[in-house]
Formats: sequence, structure tokens, C-alpha cells
Amino acid sequence: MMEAKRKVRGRDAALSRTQIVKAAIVILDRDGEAGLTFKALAERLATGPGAIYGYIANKDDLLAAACDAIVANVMQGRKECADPFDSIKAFAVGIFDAIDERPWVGAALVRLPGQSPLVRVLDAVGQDIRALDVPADREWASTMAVFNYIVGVGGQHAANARLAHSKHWDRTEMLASLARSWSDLDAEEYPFAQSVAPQLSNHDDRADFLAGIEFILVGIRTCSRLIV
Amino acid sequence: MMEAKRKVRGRDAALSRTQIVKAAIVILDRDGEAGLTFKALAERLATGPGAIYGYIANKDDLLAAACDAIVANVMQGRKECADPFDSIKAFAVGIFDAIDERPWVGAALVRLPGQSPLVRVLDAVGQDIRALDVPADREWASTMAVFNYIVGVGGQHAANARLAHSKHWDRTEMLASLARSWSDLDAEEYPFAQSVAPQLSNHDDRADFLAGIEFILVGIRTCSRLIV
DNA sequence: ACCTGAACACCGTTCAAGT
DNA sequence: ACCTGAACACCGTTCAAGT
Repeated sequence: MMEAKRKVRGRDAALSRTQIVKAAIVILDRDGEAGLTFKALAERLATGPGAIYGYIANKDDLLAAACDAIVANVMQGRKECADPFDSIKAFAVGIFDAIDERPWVGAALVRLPGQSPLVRVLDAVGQDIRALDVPADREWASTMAVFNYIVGVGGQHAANARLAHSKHWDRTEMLASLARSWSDLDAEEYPFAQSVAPQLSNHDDRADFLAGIEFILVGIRTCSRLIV
Repeated sequence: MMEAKRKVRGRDAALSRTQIVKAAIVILDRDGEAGLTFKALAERLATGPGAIYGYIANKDDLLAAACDAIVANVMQGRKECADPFDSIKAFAVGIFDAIDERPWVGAALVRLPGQSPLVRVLDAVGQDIRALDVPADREWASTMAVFNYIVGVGGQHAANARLAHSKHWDRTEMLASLARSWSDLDAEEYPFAQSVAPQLSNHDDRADFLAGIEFILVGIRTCSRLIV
């Protein structure tokens, strides 16, 4: 017991914001959003819940800080690409993979507006769009289109993972359950969902995500009449 | 006091699921997601919190039902369009306007995977995409792209509204505050966000949303080599 | 100055007791 | 059969008391 605590915080080591955020990430990775409570966090840090408030304003602040650490990490791993289109795709996939690995990041991104992680993502997309030499009056809309798409997929991904976690399902069981409920739908009321149910179990989230990014980028390119 | 209650539920009128959902929507519209508690809902229905569980499984179920009522309403108001592209745009704008009017719908859409409101939206998009005669292997990806974008914008919209509500800001104050914090950013670290801050206050969310839909649709059309 | 942890104000949900 | 509302288990957050 004592040893587990010492691993995180030395006997006399002072608390710090980064220490707290690091512990929060461990809990989020292990138990998801629902598992991150101030009680659990304090326990891991071998202190009382009140101590955390010396470094963290509130739970949203904590979630934003944890999310920011992950997003900043994706940022750092970014490679330089000759083609800005490739650069956007690489970055988008980076964010997707991070969310895929840690679904709580997706949930935090949709829920915490104007916070630093979101600005980081928006700015990265904006820089690449700017490098495309999109007409000035299309720059903002183009950036927002890509940004909103990334955040939207992230949110859905997070919600799916949360559901799967709460029902103790893996990905296969999750898709099977969805396919089952969709094939039970009324074909009159939900013709598309009903008909697409059988294909559901063997589709690739990552490929779908990339295809969507591709559509948006091609749309931006076509609308802006960019030569590539 | 008593009169206010009678308006919602007659002296001896039995409780019903639709009655409960209707009351929930009133509360959500007035006080947002945070305002919807079983206590507040029971008070409005002139009953105890426990009674609600006879008709509603849990809070997610309640939220999904409320959301579904709104989405179904958008569905019903849908006009037939000769051009499937116009049909998608009209539907997307319908959802956008519904979320704009009731931000909690956006939050519910991102958070409740596989629930009926989401399936409704997905199916509507899928039907229109199918009407475009997109190649079969692109149908799913095309549908998901539009769907994810709509849900993503909805989620962001909801988060913004929640923030504005909690700080008692209107839209102008919200944008002004965002513009201020973005212009204070480090131009080295956030070149795009920093430079775009001044334009922030006079942009049109709805126009941005439509521009994004346009990009995606043009992308789908171009990738599928559809003649229009 | 910083930590501690009991206390507070709230949730969603349950369930024995009433009608 | 349905409602009632106290009770339960749990949150985030605060703050007086300790070191």
C-alpha cells in the first residue's frame, strides 16, 4: 500500500501541478472519465482531496490540463511535410490515434471550449490551411471545417468507448451489438441504418476517419481552385 | 405554487413518459443541462423523484428521449428537394438551427452513442447520400463524414453555450472574451489563432457551418466523379 | 506555507411504506 | 398498481484545524 504511494510521490516531496496531472492521466487511462474523482486522485497522491485545489482550479481545469498534455505530445511528434495536405492528414491522424488510445481526450475536446488543447488543435489546422494559400475569405471556414470534423469524430469515439466500457464490451462485441440493434430497426423508418447493419462489423474507423478528411480537403481544394 | 403544478399535471392525471419528457424539455430550455435534475423534474410534475423511474430508465434515457423529440421534429419539417445536395444542406441546417436554439441537444447528440436520435440523423444523411448515387464503396464514408461534421459542430456549439451560460455572457461578450484571450496568445506558439482573433467578433456561425457542409459535399462529389 | 480530512451541498437511484 | 419521499452511495468543493 505504502509502496504504491511512494512510487507516485516521495515521502516528503511537495505536490506539484505536473505531478497531479500525470496522476490524473494514469487514472483516466485505467478507469476512464468516470474513474477520475478527487478522492481517487488524492489517494494516488497520498494526500487529501483538498490539497489538490492548491494547484488545480477545478475538475474542468484538471481535465483540460490532462488533455493538453496529450495534445501537446501529438504536436511535438509532428513531422514536417512538403505538401500541406499531407501535413494536415498526418496531424489529423495523430489526433485520431491519440483519441483512439485515450477516449477521454475526445470527450474533453468537445466539452471544454476555448481551452488550450482546443486552441492547439485549431491553430495547427489553421497553420496548414494557411500554407495551402486558400483565398483569405475561405481560410477561416476551411479551418473550422477540418477542426469541427476532427472534434466531432473524437466526441463520437469517446462516447462509444464510454458505452463499451460501462457494458464491459470489446470492440467486436460493441459493433455486433450495434449491428444487431440496427438490423432490428424498421426498414421503413430507418432504411439506411437498417440496410447498412451487416457491413457494420467489418469496417475500419481509422480508414473512415481519413476518408472524411480527404473529402473535406478535396472540397477545400476544389472550391478554392487550387492547383496541386 | 399549486397552480403552476396543475398546469403541468392535472390533480389526478396519471404520469406518462411523454408528459415527463415534455417537462424535461421545458427545464432543459430554461436552465440548460445543469438544471435538469430529478428533483427539479419531480417538482414540476408535482410528484416525488422516485415516480419518474416508473417511466424512465435513467438520466441518459431521459436525455435521449428529450433529444429524440427535438430531432424527430426537425425530421418532420423536412421538405422534399429535387436535388439531394440541397436536401442534405436543408437537413443539416435544420439540425444546426435546432441545436442553436437548444444547445443541450448538441451535447446529448455527442454523448449518447447508438441512441435513437443519433440513428435518426445518420439515417437521414445516409438516405440523401444514397440518392446521390455515390459509388457503393464510398457510401458509408461519405455518410459518416457529413454525420461526424454535424455532430462535431453540435458538440462545440453546446459547449460554448454552456460556458456562456455559466458566466452569464451573451454571444457578443462570449466572442469578445474569446477574441481577447486569443490575441493575448504567443504569436510564436499560436500564430493562426493569434492572427485571427480580431476577425472573431464578426463571424457568422451558421454561415461557417454551411461552408463546411459545402466543402464536404463538393469533396464527395469530386471524389465520386459525379456529374451534376 | 502547505497539507489534512471532516463537513457541506448536492447529485442519481433505490425501496420500504403508504394509497 | 402506482406514487411518495426518506435513505443511500457518491460526487466536487470548502475550510477550520493542524504541521
